[in-house]
Amino acid sequence: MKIKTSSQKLEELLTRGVEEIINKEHLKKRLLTGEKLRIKFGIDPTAPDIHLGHTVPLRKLKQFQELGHKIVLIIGDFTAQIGDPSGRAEARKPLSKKEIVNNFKKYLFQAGKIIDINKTEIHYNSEWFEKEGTIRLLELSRAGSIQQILRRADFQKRIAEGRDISLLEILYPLFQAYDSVKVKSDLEVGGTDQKFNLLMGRRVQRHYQMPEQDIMLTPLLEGIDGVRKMSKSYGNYIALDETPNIMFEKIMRLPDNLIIKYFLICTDKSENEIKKIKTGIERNQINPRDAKIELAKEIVTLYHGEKTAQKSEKEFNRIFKEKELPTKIPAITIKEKSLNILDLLVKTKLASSKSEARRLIEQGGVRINGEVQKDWKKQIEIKKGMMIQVGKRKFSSIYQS
RNA sequence: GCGCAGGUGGCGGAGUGGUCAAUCGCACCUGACUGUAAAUCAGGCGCCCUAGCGGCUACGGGGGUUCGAAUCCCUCCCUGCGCACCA
Repeated sequence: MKIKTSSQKLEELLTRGVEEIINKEHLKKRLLTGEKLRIKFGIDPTAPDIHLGHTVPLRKLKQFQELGHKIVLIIGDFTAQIGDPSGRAEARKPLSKKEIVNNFKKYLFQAGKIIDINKTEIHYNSEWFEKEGTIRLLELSRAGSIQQILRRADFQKRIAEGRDISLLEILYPLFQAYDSVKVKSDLEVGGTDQKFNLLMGRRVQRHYQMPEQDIMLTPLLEGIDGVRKMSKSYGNYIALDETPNIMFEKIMRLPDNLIIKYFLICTDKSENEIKKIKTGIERNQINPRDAKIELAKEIVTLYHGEKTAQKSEKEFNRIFKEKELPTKIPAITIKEKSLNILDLLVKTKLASSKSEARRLIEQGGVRINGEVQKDWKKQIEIKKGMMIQVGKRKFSSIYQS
């Protein structure tokens, strides 16, 4: 069956949320021939939690899948034991088979919100690496040269700093690239940080006398700090399995200048509409806050549904605009009839230690039933339904005393 | 194996015998401002209490010197660099 792609759709497919394509003209032609392409995407089995940054290439895959192309997911269980040198982690602990399978389950569950897993081809790369012998390794090693591999920016940096590069790390790009040979990849999708690895796929395919895959690089998404790329280790991420309200709130905390980028690569809003929002903000006709509300609604809708998104919006306005109490407040049971305010804050987990509780009070960050508390020596009578608030977003109520 | 340089708070990075719970920057928290943010400003950022020029725990692990150690000594562990053929 031939796959038809309209020229308009093609254009968006190849530009929106895309940083670079090699070789773009070639890919374009192939897409127009109507062939069903095999599109490779590698997954790191050590990090099963998906955040919005990970959704960028996944969403791209989805678009291809909807057109009828074949997505081939590769779980790099074998290569994970080596550790990708493009990460900052130095050495990685090898994961057990069980951990990898579990991680992958988790991954699929989340990725399933974006792509259709049933239509996806899945491989562990240990499938082939465990079988193939040392001879294969020697043969593969010939596909790359030291110079070629050392050109990598992060290797260059390490050389300049006089730090070690292990032989294993040198081999990593080759191993990873060999997957492209095994699955006969036509196109590989990945973040721009993977450029070198994906290019290596082309080289290794050539080595094995195969047509070279095209590669599509997706942009890296800045996290909620607005500066560094979204990453779990920076703590600036928005996870897919985040509760809708938290997700909404985190999106609202994005710096304004990221609104358009997020619209473009994290939502399905049409490019025309996004353009309108952009000019609206530039001409001060649209309050960035409202644009961001719109953005938050779009994204929350994608992962939690429209109704939930509307609820989250209401909740957000309630807390931050009207400065009212949230509808749902974690309730806790306290046995004591009266407690020192510091103990109360620790018991309700609103402060991690009494010292912290004291500081919060001294700085005017603690309210009980809406009243700012200034005295940290105060004895509080515990009453049912009592509302305790720390800062803008931490609440607790007394369920029973 | 030999030699050298290091291991300090979430991170980066000062401090080389007392006034160090440890300068500073980042991150983070609270308050003000606001349009949710950002920026800016103010404050905070080990724990405990009878709240004080208070106590306790902390500067890779262990031991020691000293009235007193992050700072000196010993030992162990770890990291990086150099040497290990000729120079």
